[in-house]
Amino acid sequence: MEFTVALDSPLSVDYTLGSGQTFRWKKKGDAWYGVVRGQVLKVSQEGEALKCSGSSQAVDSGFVRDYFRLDEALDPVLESITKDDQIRAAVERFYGLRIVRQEKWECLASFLLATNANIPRIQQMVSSVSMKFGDRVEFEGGEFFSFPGPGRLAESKVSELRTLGLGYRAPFLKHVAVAVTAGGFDLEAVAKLSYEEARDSLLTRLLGEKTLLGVGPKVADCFLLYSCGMAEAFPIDVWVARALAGRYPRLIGAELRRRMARGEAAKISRRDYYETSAAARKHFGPNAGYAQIYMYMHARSGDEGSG
DNA sequence: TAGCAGGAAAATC
DNA sequence: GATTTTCCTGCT
Repeated sequence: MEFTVALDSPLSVDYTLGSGQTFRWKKKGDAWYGVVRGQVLKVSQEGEALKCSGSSQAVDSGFVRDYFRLDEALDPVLESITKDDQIRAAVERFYGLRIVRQEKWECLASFLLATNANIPRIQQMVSSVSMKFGDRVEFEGGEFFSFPGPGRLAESKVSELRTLGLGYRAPFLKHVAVAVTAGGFDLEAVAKLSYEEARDSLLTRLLGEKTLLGVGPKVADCFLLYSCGMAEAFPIDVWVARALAGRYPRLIGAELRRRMARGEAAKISRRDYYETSAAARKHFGPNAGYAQIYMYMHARSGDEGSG
């Protein structure tokens, strides 16, 4: 059943679903197909309206509005981060890009898999895991697969995960799946903490002898920003680091700035990461995460600029 | 705390 | 076709 969602706040589906915050959407013609909460969702944008359909009754306008956070006005958020001409250019160029409300477990697992990989590869890994362990969902005569719950992956064998091309990430995924399933690490509870408490919990809480393996500050920030609604989280990947180095040298720690100025690869130490992301949160404010994703898109789109 | 390995695929040369 | 890079983290 097809239905229409009228937009009362700006949204660009293309920018949003093409921004690298999710890994499960594909565009065919002018329609995007994705799997959200175990259901297939098809969306195509026609100006101020979204034409939608889904694989079950559960997919309705409330479902779509929730996923795209249409209950939150975008303009005030963008105004709040537009502190200078650099970010203004990115905001104008990708106006309508929103941060969606991802499922927590899928988001954490996806960004755990994202280390040392590019977007096509991440999409492939997430897709392989879904095809192997997720549930099959039919839609428009095609087959889709849900992202498997942590319980399903907790019962998997690391060797099985390795056959999916996950490499060294395989044991990390299994470890975190076990922690979330039976190890007492409650993602819903973490989402209710303050940003600092939540990040601290993700990075330092011991589960037996270890913390969550494969979850460092970058993965934690992505999880908190993209699935927990913590808009102040400011994940720093290589693209954002480069953009900051070129346009916001003041926000980068002196030593990192020196290394990057020498043209060395953007190897960000944990200390660099904390310093820089704290400075970025201070500069851009409580919606710094939006600044981050606009900056990321701008940098990846090849318009680096010289600042 | 700095340096390095890690697995594989995409970009780039 | 070979090399470098890739939305990083864990271990020593």
